[in-house]
Amino acid sequence: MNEAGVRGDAQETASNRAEAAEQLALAKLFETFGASRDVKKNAFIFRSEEESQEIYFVQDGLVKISQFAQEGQSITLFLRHKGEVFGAAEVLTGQKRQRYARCITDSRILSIPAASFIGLLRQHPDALYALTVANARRLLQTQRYVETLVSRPVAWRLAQLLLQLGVRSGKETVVTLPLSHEEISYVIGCSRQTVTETLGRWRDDGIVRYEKKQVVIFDTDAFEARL
Amino acid sequence: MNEAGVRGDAQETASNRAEAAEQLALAKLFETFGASRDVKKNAFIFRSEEESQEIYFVQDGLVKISQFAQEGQSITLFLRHKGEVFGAAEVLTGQKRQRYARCITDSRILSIPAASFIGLLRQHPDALYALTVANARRLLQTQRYVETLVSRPVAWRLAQLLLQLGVRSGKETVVTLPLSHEEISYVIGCSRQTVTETLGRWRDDGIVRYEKKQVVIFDTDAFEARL
DNA sequence: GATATTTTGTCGGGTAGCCGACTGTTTTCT
DNA sequence: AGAAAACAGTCGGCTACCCGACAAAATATC
Repeated sequence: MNEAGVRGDAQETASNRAEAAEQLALAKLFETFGASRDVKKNAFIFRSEEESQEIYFVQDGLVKISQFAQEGQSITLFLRHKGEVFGAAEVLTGQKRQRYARCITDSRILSIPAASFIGLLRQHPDALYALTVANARRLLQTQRYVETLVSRPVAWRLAQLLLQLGVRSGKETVVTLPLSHEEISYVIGCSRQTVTETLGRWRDDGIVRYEKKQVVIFDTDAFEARL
Repeated sequence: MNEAGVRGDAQETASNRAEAAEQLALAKLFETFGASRDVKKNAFIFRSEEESQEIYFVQDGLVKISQFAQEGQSITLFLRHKGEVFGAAEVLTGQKRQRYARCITDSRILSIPAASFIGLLRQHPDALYALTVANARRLLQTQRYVETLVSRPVAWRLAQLLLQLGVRSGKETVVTLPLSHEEISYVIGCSRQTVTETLGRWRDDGIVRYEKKQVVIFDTDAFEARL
């Protein structure tokens, strides 16, 4: 399983599976209603303030949902991997886009018109129920993320992100980062320099080795224990 | 309208009304299924780690939903006023309680057993839809709150809270705080001292006057403009 | 109405993380 | 392949905010 579970919303590995299952059921339905298209890296799927006319489903690739904050600063609320839905919240509430969605990598995106989406939910109470559960899960995740922002230091949040993104093999965990330090800083809520510096310190301390986009945690258990 | 909209989740005044309407529709249904009871100030309605066997509706009073963070520290995710539902997320996802709910003031709470709640949603697609929309709204609110935590200083967050809690009359805004400084610090994510000090500075600067639990913002427009 | 408990006010010291700046390295683009 | 852009590394100064600690005021308790 590749799309382990990167999300601004902290932990989750057990319930990822549950969410994936729920969304898979939805996906089947969506495919009959939507149109697929390829979207290039860095392209926007929707922008803040636009009308919310579609919802989306990641068929392949990686998408971030972010907000502009003060002065060009950005905050990434979560990442959406292959098999996940995004953009539904504003459609349901009938608001304009509050956030923007942008591709991290080249992606294949299925889009479903808002009317079809709502009609579909109205006609398939099971789909509606699945969506409600998925949203409840996301709400709890986001709330847990609030907790980490307030009470955990940057190093902890970064560690958590690496562990989620990484694939464990034996003692080691290998993380192939699709994100630059700057992107990471948006996800964990800090400055770019702090990401670079924290990673650098770990390397100097012999906890981690890395070059290019590949980070390897030497002793995963020890790493987790240190948190 | 008194229960304007205090929530850990930042702003919202326009869409509060919409949410209130949605929840009112739900409330009617709930009343036929649930049992009412009086709960004293500071009493817990549910605690972290408990099984999620009921959902709740605030008939009167004020309830906070919080999480324990590191070392006895607490974080209040949001406040629930008269007419609002809480505790549904964990019931929907079938998880244990992630957070705890505690009364800020003496309150009257309607509780609906999980099974009834889910059965009700299954039988009334309209109710399910209303809940989904309400949850989507809350998700967006919480995400906006994340943004403020990362990018706005404590003073801004405190100001925001006061404005939400307050009742405006002319230039002034009168805020009758049901919360101690410590409780406020949990809501806006900072230390108790910082709340006291910020409020004190505003008073010294002649922006605000207060005694006991009553805070008065002299010139609301100027106050908002300063943010 | 006296006592205990909670809340508020205030102070100083400590620090995590921000911010600007600049350099070198990678990646992208044509 | 070479130029331009994006990214990573590093440094020093700065400050918002935390954390104890303690006294005074307010509130709750009996």
